[in-house]
Amino acid sequence: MLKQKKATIIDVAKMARVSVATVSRVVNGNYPVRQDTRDRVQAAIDTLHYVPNVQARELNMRHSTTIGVVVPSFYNMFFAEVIDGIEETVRNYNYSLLINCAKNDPQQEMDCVRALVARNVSGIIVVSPNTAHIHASFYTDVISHAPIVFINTGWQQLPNASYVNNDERRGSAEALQYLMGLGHRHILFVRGGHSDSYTVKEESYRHIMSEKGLLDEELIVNIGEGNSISTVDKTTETLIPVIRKKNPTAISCCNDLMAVGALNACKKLGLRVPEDVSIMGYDNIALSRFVEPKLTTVDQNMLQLGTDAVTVLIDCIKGASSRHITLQNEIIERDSTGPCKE
Amino acid sequence: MLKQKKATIIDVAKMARVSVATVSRVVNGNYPVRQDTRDRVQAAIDTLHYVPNVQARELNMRHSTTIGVVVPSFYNMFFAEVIDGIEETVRNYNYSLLINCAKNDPQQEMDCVRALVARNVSGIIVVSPNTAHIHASFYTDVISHAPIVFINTGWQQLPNASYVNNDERRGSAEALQYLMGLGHRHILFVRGGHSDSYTVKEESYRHIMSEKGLLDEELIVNIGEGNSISTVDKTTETLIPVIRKKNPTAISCCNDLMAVGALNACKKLGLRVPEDVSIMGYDNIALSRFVEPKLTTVDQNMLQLGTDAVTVLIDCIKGASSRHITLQNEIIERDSTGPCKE
DNA sequence: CTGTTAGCGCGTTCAG
DNA sequence: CTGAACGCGCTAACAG
Repeated sequence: MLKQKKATIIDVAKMARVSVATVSRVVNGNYPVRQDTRDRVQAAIDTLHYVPNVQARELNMRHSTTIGVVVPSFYNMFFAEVIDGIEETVRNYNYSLLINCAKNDPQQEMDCVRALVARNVSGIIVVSPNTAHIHASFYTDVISHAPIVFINTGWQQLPNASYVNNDERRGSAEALQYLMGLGHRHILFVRGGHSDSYTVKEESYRHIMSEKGLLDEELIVNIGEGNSISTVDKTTETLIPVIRKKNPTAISCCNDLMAVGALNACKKLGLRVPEDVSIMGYDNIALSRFVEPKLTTVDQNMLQLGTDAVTVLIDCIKGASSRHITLQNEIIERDSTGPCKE
Repeated sequence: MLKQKKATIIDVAKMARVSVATVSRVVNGNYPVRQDTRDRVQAAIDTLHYVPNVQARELNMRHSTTIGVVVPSFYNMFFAEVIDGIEETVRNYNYSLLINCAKNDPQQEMDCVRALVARNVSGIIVVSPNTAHIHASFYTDVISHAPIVFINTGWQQLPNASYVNNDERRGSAEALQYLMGLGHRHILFVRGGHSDSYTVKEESYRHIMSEKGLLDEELIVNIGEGNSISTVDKTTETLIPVIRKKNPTAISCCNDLMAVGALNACKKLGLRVPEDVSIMGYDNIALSRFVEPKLTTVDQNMLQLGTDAVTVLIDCIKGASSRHITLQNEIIERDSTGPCKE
């Protein structure tokens, strides 16, 4: 580690025989500088390998150029795809990206956000937050420090916060109606533990099913943590006895991980998909196309979720007021669903 | 956005009727402060919602407490799992995590690293770098600015750089020998485009196959980008004609994405796995357990890759000299491989 | 135990 | 077009 101490603007100024102000000007290109002095400065910069000190600049400018993101987990490709959209857009705006993982834990979610605030990020994006388990005052306080946009929240609407949501209430309703259109009546609903989005979907399911007098509490199953590395296997395990007992003709899942779990459960029980039971996912992550049969699912357009969130956030950073965007979800018909044979 | 301007250490000092130094001391808890003045300061901090300015602190301390990570893609869970290990460890050390995605592009990989250096990160981790397509002088220059650790590089050994690698040469050799032990001789080798690791594995394959007089150039197929969202489908497409023509009894793949692609190709061709053809993956990402049959694969212990990298990096940041860690890969026997019937 | 003060590296007035 | 000087918010001597 022959770590050469970094050249500062002063070193460059000395070598180029100009003032620091001039160096600053050529670095930022925001004021006129005569060509030959500019060349001299540039030469000094090159030979010194000068790199401006971001901390100093940001301290001076009273704002940072990094935005912070909190995701609940890395184990669902859903988040990977959202992050992908975020990362690309953030880079295009010349901001940097600070990432924290809340590990599906409300407490840690707050810690992550606090760390971001302490870092002086110029904006924050929280993906699938746990607002149900976090006191609203926490986020209203955060909002007074930095603009914030929530991706895929449930119902909560904090003043001055931005939201980029999928219309999951409608999307899940359409998914259910799609199954019903296929003739299914005995439909299992599979949800996970902590996340607003599961609750929204469950409400939607309850509403429709009870409207048709089809509601049966035993048809609603919570498989616990919905975004962990073991979600698929856990779902398989949990569902096997339920399927055996209730004999559903279709299974509607809150995300694709659970749907793959359901798929594997059916295989273990010797049930054919979609001949014996139809399975519906949600998200349309890559995995839904990798399994056999490929999953019918509801597309959440993850990439756009990410890019829209960043766009809105940067606008807010520049002074715009908060905004709400709602994307429509579209059913992607593939091979895991079919007509009810009963 | 009624963005209240943030309280500074001076505001707190005034309100608590003490000097800024005292405030600093209670914030950092590094020097004795009398209990009652400490309480007064804490009260002021609370009512003012004071949050220390990281830029100022870091400028003063002449170092940042963030580390930067560059990954080639988000579309292979391999990276998600490595990042997971990194994120958790980084947080435990009270550092923050800056993430950049190189999109499998050497040029962009360099841009990402440069951005990190400009941000003054205290250390850099590059996952699966493209050293084959990047001039060594680029990274040697970076190393003079910040300690760096490479995860899963191929052969290159830059002075003063740290490496956390899997012994992929040996792992892939063992995988091949495992297949041979099952009686297979006619083994397809599937690799991707740009990545040192594919090349290492190909060398290993060539070495063993030619040793036994089994080498056939047509048995080596490059499916292009190996970590993109379309890797699975691309592999399926590419492999179908090859399998039809060469009739391999086993397929050894450079990663699990490709293995799933191979699996789907076999299904489309009406070949049973593992009865008609055995398939071997590499990585042991979650996906390998989601598909049916579950993939036999080689575990790369992604989580440990991440945690080890951070541990080494933080040591280097604290002044230790560079280190090389090599993890052994273990074959995970599952259901996609079986004895050769021919 | 506590206060005073000198920078950290940079952008930005304000004079020339 | 260029330079001198100030201050961003904080930590670390140093002096009490």
